[in-house]
Amino acid sequence: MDKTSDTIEKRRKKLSELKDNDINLFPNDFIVSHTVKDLRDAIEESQHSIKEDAVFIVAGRMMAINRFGKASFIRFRDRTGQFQAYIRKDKIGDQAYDIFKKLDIGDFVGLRGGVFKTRTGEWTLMADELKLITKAIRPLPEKFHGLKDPEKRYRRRYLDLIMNSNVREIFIKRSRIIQAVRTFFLDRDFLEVETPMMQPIPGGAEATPFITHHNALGMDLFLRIAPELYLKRLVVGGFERIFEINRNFRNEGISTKHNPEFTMLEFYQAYATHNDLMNLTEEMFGYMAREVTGSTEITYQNNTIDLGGKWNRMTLTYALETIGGIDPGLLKDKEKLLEFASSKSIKITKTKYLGKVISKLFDVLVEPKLIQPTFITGYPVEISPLSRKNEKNSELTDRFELFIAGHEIANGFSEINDPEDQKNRFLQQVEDREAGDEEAHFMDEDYIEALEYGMPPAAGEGIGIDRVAMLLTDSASIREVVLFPHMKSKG
RNA sequence: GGGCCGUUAGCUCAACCAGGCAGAGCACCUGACUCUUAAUCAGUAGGUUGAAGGUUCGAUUCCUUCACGGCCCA
Repeated sequence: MDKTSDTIEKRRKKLSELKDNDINLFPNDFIVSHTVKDLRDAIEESQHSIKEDAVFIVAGRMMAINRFGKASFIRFRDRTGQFQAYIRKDKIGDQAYDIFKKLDIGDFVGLRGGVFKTRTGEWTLMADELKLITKAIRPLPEKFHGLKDPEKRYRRRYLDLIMNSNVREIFIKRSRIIQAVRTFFLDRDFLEVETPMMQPIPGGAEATPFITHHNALGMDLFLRIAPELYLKRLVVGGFERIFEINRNFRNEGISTKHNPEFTMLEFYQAYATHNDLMNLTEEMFGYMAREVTGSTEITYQNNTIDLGGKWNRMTLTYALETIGGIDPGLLKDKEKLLEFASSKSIKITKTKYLGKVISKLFDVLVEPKLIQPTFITGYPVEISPLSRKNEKNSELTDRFELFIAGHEIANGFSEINDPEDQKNRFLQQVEDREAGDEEAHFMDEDYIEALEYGMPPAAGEGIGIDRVAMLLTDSASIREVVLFPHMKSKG
């Protein structure tokens, strides 16, 4: 039995009393004719002249009960909203009222009746029939303070959703964000596709994968860290505009910005460049923000952020000089940069690449300061193993990252379609891995083979949907926008 | 991985600093009440104080270890 509790024991006793009187505690034959929203709309349409003899059949969870002996007010809620009902013994009958007296906050009831206006002016359902639809055994959290403890909110998200309307709003907005993304791409002739979650070679990103095992094939597989290499195979296959919205899995720490599984939007467009994608991204965010919040100006953690129009674009080195405050003379010299870093007590893992040092300094000195949407371009080739080299400067790539509110939101680039170039980049990564870089990319011969059949020039981009959801719901932690964030099991 | 903070009734929180019968509101239970809306009134009940150990005559309180969580840093 449950270690709790008096309250639950009393509920169970009440349940068995109802059962003894042949009351079905969990019937499934109640037919609903209207939602709360339908009710409100009907009142509105009648211009508030609706009568008590109209008939609505509604159902929902009772969120509050005010009992007055032979009559009671209840508030009940369905998916469209909350409404009040008036339950009178002389209307629903002695027997039904006796059952009603045994019901609790949290139970589901079905109600039939017309509507009237109370003395205080609130439209209210006058029930002529009340039926128990589902009995709750456990009591809901307290009605005024709700459920606050973050651990309880995440572990029992259903209670969080019942009690906290702002939490419901967040997940409704999250759904709308994804809906807006779909509409945006479908309107532009993109095809939505799904590629493997389980991959024999985890590719497309620098990250540690989760390993799983397929029994029948007798082989280990990796949960994908990115869909990238499969999506580009589809570009080879002739799908010139594609997008995928799906989960990626990365076996790394959990923080306010990281959940081990997270939702990624990736899209690819043939005959486009990274510049085209920056333009497209501006359009998309403007559209999303308007669809979800009604405006392109949003507030995030007390910052006003304007997602409309054109955004700042600057190179990585320019950002490091002007925002990071690094002397331009240092940026070509790894040793001097490392000295500079340690003088600022920024720890950098040992690396042979100047690009990695620059990237780390950027993360610490620049990223948190990029509040308004900003595209950073000109990423070094050694930290961009899938990006096309710049035609004029082969040290750099045609790549950008997008930062908003101090978060990395997107990463995009013109794609490598020269199989030899790609192969050499992979070989370099393999060398790095052998030298101890556990996050370096693996060689993917099968992908090289696909490129050898010819991939049209293309550009692709990934956008972290959870980060976007945080932004548009003003959430400080990724756990606030993931329905069931990962938690450790309790002892 | 490190630092700080938290874990007490179904829920939200007191009591801890300075050790001495563990408390309140809501929810629950009993009773009254046919226009309430954080309803009201009267009464009752509800606790392995996250776990284990230590100090003490006595530990929710002090100490140690562990578990889980939050924030910050890496």
